[in-house]
Amino acid sequence: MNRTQITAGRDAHHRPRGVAAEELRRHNLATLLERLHLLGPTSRSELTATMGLNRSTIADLIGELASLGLVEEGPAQASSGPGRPSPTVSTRPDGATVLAVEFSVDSVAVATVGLGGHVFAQVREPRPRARVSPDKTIEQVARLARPLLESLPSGASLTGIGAGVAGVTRRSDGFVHLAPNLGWHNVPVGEMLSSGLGLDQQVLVANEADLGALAEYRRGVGAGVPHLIYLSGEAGIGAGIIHDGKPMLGAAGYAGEAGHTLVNPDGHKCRCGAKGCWETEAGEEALARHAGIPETVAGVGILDTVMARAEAGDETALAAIAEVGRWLGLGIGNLINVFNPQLVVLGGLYHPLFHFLEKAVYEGARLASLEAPGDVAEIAASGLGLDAPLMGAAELALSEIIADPAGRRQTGPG
Amino acid sequence: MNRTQITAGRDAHHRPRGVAAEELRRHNLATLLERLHLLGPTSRSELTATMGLNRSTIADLIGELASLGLVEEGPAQASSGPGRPSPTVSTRPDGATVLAVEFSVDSVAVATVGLGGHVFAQVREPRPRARVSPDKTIEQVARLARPLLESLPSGASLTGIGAGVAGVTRRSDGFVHLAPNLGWHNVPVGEMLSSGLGLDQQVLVANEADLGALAEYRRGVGAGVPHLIYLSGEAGIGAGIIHDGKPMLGAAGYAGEAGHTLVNPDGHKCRCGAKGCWETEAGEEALARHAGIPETVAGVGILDTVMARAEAGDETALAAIAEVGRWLGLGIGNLINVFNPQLVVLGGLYHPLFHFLEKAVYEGARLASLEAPGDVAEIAASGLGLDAPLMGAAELALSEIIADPAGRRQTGPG
DNA sequence: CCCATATGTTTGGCCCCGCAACAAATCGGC
DNA sequence: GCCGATTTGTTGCGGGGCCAAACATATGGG
Repeated sequence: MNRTQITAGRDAHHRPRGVAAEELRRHNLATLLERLHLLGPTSRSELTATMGLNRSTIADLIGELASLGLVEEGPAQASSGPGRPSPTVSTRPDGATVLAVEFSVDSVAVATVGLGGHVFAQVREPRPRARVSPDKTIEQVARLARPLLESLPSGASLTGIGAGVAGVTRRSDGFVHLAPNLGWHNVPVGEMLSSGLGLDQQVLVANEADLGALAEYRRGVGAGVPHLIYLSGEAGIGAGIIHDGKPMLGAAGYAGEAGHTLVNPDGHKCRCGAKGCWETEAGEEALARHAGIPETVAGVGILDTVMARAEAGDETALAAIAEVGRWLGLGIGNLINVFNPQLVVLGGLYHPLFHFLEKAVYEGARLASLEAPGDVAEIAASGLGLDAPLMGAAELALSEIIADPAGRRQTGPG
Repeated sequence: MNRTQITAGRDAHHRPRGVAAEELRRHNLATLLERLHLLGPTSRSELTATMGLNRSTIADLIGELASLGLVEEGPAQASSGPGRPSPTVSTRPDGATVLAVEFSVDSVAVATVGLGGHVFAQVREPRPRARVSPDKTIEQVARLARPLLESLPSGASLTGIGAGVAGVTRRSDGFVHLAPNLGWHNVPVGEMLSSGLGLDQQVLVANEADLGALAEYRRGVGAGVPHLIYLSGEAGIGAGIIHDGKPMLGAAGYAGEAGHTLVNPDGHKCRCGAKGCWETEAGEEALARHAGIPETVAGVGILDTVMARAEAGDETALAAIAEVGRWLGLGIGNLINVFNPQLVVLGGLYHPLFHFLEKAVYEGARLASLEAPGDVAEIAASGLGLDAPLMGAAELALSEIIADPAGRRQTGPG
């Protein structure tokens, strides 16, 4: 109830400022580069048409991006009519390359990704669900990252580092407030990672579900769908929200902590202390419970066990998945009512289960939402699967250069 | 599951376009005018400092707004130091005036409001809860509006009309999809209102809760708080969401339909067909139920009856309010988890009840949210009370001129 | 009364974009 | 194979919009 604290950031702090001409140039460079990054190679004439700017302006913008080493022009595509052919403009993956890191519940992963979404290399390694200290985990990541960084093409410049963590994260400085499923509490992941890697760059740290949403919006099933929700089912449930093409983070970046929303006041006790949290009814634990897998064995193998039984036609397993799906759907229906998304993407745990879950999820969602959810929103399996958060971390790191291509003072490699 | 329909608006349609120089000017004019509109009279030097633009640019912008009749310069305030005094710039309410209309469950209201939030005049009239046809209601509104419009100062130009409806509304054309508590279904309120008023202008129609949120964000308890949720309790519950200073509307404008989110799978039957909807547990109906007021009598008098009893110290009434408050709090906790707002504003029904509700609401919210909600978000009574949606309708209509001050070709009155 | 200070005002210049004329590259028809 | 039509890259010019600096103006203090 500390009013002055909560309402800090009112008024002048938040109000938009005026904008000068240089800001306009930055905006246009960023918009152009973002298009190329997301939509791939495009002819100059097409860029002129879709960006709504003059030919000469587009030429000038491309020239600047090219001199920064971020894009290059190639031969025109097979011509489709009369007129002078228009050269194809493409992003250069080595013009801006980032390191992406993911701290997930059951694994850690590292990738080097360049502009345009080109993945140079990628590694994933299991991680014991038992509590492992942040230091040890960072060491593991650094060990994985080293060869990837060394094998980058000689011209490539590392412009950023992005990391996803299965926990509540403060974006401004990469401080992980709470990651129950990693056993971490108040860990400055950003700082630790940058020093652990021996790199002097700031690390952008974000929540795994938020990054999954970003990745699916940019390159997954939700490519270009401006209103979507990504649900990450690991040990718990997290939601990442894209609203009107932008990540919805909330006041402190904690938005989307949907796992502990109440869906069943008479439900099971959750480890958060409350009863009937969504993830208690629709999470991994519930799956184990309904499938009759003893909770003590709960851990890495639950999903594989249930999947194997379901594929073998085991009725109990199928019923367990359906029950989880129903509760999952109920929660999704609530989210649909509140966010009115076009698409709900199921990732993590739910990705492999999707085939078995789908029907029950739609049924559950129908119970909770005003209209048949199929009329309002589609529910789909993740397009990037396990790697969605990792790719999201890459996109997060790349966003910096895209937002201000000329920001770094550099005339490009060669 | 009509994929192509749902994902329409992908790609090029939604991607931002390039921006030319004139757009920059529009942006700066809009930013300046918005500041004045929200923060009131400000000295030129202060504008220069806070907008981050050059003195000469500010002077030029103010000159343009003045020649449009939207602002005027007055004498400097009592000087606070050496140096040449800086004139005070103020909005001119007669420079842009709008008509605001509210179609609420128990009343209709009309107001004339000018730039800067000046209310020229305002009327509210009860409306029987019994089903009244849209035509009759529009007639009622037109009858109320006529004298208000005639009594505007001679120079005032009516630049817009805004309307709030307690129902699901499509913004683009003011079509009311469903307003259960008005008994309306598929009503083109926008068109009907503009012809009913005999005015040729387009009417901006929006959901009541969305407008309440806008009003509280601009001029109420949430002034300048960029992340807030407004809860409108009338017959049902609706939520209006401001995220990062902008209304959050969802893909089709249906976001915030929180009344029918599921909070109690074993709860009471809701008129929507489902069981345990939030508004069934925390709405007006629940209040009547718990207070022992027969449902058949349910209607206009519930709130007054319960309030009177509570103020007299009636234990049953107080307990009923507390029970409603608890369920209200549970739902609020869910919203806090999902949106991470700084502030939750209680309007409509909950505004007069706030004093009696507050404690139970906090307790309920604590049950459902990860951390003590007081640490993350404040819960407060509406600052504008009953009139919040009406004022929101005015702000909505005024937003048009603010967003593009030079848009209408006019050199100003005199 | 004069100076320091802050701010309005004016002028010139720069950045960025659009426009129009010209050049280049391709297609199709003869 | 040449020539016109078509489309698009290129170049030079001009205008809109903002900034910086010099100058003018209004106030407070010694």
